[in-house]
Amino acid sequence: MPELPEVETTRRRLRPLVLGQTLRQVVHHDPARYRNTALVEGRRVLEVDRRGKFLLFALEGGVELVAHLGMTGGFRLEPTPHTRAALVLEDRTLYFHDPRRFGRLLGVRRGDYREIPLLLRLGPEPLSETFAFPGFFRGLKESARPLKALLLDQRLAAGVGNIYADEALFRARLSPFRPARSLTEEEARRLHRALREVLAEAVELGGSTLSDQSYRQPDGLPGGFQTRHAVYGREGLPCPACGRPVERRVVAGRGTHFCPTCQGEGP
DNA sequence: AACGTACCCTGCCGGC
DNA sequence: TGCCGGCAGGGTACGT
Repeated sequence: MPELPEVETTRRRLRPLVLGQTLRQVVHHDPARYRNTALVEGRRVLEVDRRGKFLLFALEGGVELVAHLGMTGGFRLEPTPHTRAALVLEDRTLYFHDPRRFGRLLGVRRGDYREIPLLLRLGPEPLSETFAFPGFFRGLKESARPLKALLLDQRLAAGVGNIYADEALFRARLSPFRPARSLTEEEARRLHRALREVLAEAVELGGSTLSDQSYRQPDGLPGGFQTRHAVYGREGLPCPACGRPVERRVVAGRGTHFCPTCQGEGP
């Protein structure tokens, strides 16, 4: 599923292809999912940004196209059987592929995110300097929730989803069930570092393409980080550190993969 | 505040 | 072989 590394990879690939071009038209037949898109038509693309899992196309005239890829959304350079919308530019068209239709597009005036409350309450970008340890540690200390739930919440760090939460917890050797406030400063530092490392490595490798193939880079190439997964999607397979089987349990309503030996048992 | 549950949606999987 | 129920999970909404 598209999380920070997949959205960032998409941003990096799309940016040189769309910068300076006029977005002639946003074609779709689903005004409930793709809202207010007429606002951004006929304007040149000035920048492609990212906040958490949101992709932000800044256009001239002070408007912005906000895209969230949901679980299976992605921009492609060629149409697919699951193309749900198309961004028609001058020398190319971007196809919004989204089999399960959880993705959204929304035209807004620049920075006016009142219709996207999640975007307004996003925490710091984990790969930027704004992701400072003191604030992260304070956030952990304020919550009794399981670490997994807190990592998915987007307020402690923006853009972490199910894959990278599990991978970061494994790398930090912390149980997903641990109450956040029970972490020592040393443990919190491990988690802070693990998040940054896992996300940065995944961005370098173009994100994770799972066996369902739902995420692909815009040119159709798969990402490369899936082969580095230590626990995610590896239930029953040997932990790369100790060799004992990886377990899967539901935490915070999400499938959660961990090594009971290396990270500690559940509650 | 935070948890549980239902919902959105479709492809895929296992069971029969 | 083929049908079918259940599941996965980004997020939101609602009840407790």
